[in-house]
Amino acid sequence: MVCTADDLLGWKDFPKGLKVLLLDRDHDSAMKMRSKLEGMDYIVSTFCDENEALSAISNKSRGYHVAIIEVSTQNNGEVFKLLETAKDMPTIMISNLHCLSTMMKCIALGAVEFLQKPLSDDKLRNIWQHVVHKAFNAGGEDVSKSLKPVKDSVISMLQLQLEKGVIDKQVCVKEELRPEQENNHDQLSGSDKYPAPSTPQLKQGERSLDDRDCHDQTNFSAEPESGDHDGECKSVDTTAGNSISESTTRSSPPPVEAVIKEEHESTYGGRNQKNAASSEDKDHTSNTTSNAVEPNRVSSRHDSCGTKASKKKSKVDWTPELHKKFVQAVEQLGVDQAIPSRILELMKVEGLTRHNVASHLQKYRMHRRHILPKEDERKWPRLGDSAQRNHYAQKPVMAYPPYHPSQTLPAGQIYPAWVPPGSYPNGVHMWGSPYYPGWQLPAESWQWRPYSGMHADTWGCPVMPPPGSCPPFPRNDFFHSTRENQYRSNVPLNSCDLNPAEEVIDKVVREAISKPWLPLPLGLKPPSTESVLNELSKQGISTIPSHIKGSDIR
DNA sequence: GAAGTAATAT
DNA sequence: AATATTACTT
Repeated sequence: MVCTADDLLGWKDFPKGLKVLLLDRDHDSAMKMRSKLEGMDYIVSTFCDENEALSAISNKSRGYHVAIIEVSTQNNGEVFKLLETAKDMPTIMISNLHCLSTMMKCIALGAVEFLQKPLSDDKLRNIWQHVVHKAFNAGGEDVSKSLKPVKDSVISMLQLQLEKGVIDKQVCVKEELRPEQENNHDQLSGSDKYPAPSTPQLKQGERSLDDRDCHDQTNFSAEPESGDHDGECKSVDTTAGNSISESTTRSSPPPVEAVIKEEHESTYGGRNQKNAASSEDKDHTSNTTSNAVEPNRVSSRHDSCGTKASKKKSKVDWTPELHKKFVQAVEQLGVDQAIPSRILELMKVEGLTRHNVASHLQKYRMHRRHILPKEDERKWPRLGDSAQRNHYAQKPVMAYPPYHPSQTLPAGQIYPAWVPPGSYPNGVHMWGSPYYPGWQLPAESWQWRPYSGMHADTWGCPVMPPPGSCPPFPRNDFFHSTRENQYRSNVPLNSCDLNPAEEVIDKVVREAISKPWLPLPLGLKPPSTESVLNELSKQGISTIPSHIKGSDIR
């Protein structure tokens, strides 16, 4: 044990005095490195023979902090052995080889880095980083004895800074030294749980801090009724707080404010360590500084960073409420009449521009277009594919029933609970899974009637019962090929068939069959031409007049 | 110029 | 990933 507590106290210039074991068969390069390292105040023990180095390492009394080991074709066997012995110690491999498998093996055996010779001064100077890294990330308590003092000294350094109030950017070191919890690196070396820093890039003491993360939420507030709805450069409402309190006292439905937030760059903290072997020029210094603080809705509108920073483009946060308004407007207008400007009017949301709406509408439509055809495929599975049908029968798609006035739910209950994007663990979010699309539920479904005032488009917009509940209706495969057989024989499609709604279905289907000229009730799809032809041919009708053939069969 | 769409940028 | 922007067309 080399480093005592006393040593620690004297360890002022941290990297200074770190003990380096250097193994290089090439005597010249060994000497060069040695002198360089010594010029950097490292204490260097040089070896040209693996066995000597091995015994030096095994002899713990020497207490090396870091090793630099040269690998060549001649010595790699011994080197691997060395690596295993020196697991506790951060070991930097250097080599003239460009052999990927060797690199891989070294890294796998716990080497922190594999660098090509000759090493630059920077790389040499920064080898201490591996020591610190290892000291902090050795995976718990098994910090080797020689590294423990390093850890302690770093901790004390940091504490010192905190106490002195020297909380400047350098203190971020502490943050960055803390292992990120999500970072589960399956490095083969059991002890090296976290990626080692790469020496090259980091100059000592230099941390680039991303100061740009001043993400103030700007609440736009503009008169939607006044003149230009498109105002790209809306004036920023600095009285958002007031208007909120006002709005609560106002009697008429006040225009809602759109939460518009400023875009802040996302810095990727993710690291890939796949190419650890070729770590030569890896950048591990990527600043993970701008950990996006959760958006603060509550109008922190002052431009803390820059006067006209608010001029920056802002994004509309399509909160569930806002989206609901949007959907309501769309439904109210009718899908085919829903154009951005009208939607905008109906929404009465301050700060929202037509462009915002248009963009959202575009997405909305795309969503419908992409999702619904898939629904259709499910709805109209191929004949004889009963397994598939049963599968889908478990996930019925049915209109929100307009048939039970007593059951009319407030809109808030119709919508499945919405959790902000990102809150869903599995990535499901507002736009919904095909089965529980948050916004396929018409906001004003109570206005819908089965036969009148219904937009054709609504056919394609099936609605989901709240998750977990038994759907009011079985899947509507009624028109599918043998629909009548199914219907007559009353074969239950799923466990929810014994539903009080059954007689309603009964009625609806009967009407749909008997009055084919009427629009189909919500949730019922017209049969595909194919299935109709199929059914007809089953009934012995194989010749279809061409004028029918060509036209849409309803 | 509004609207729709697709591609692309942020 | 969500939203904005842009370019193009209708």
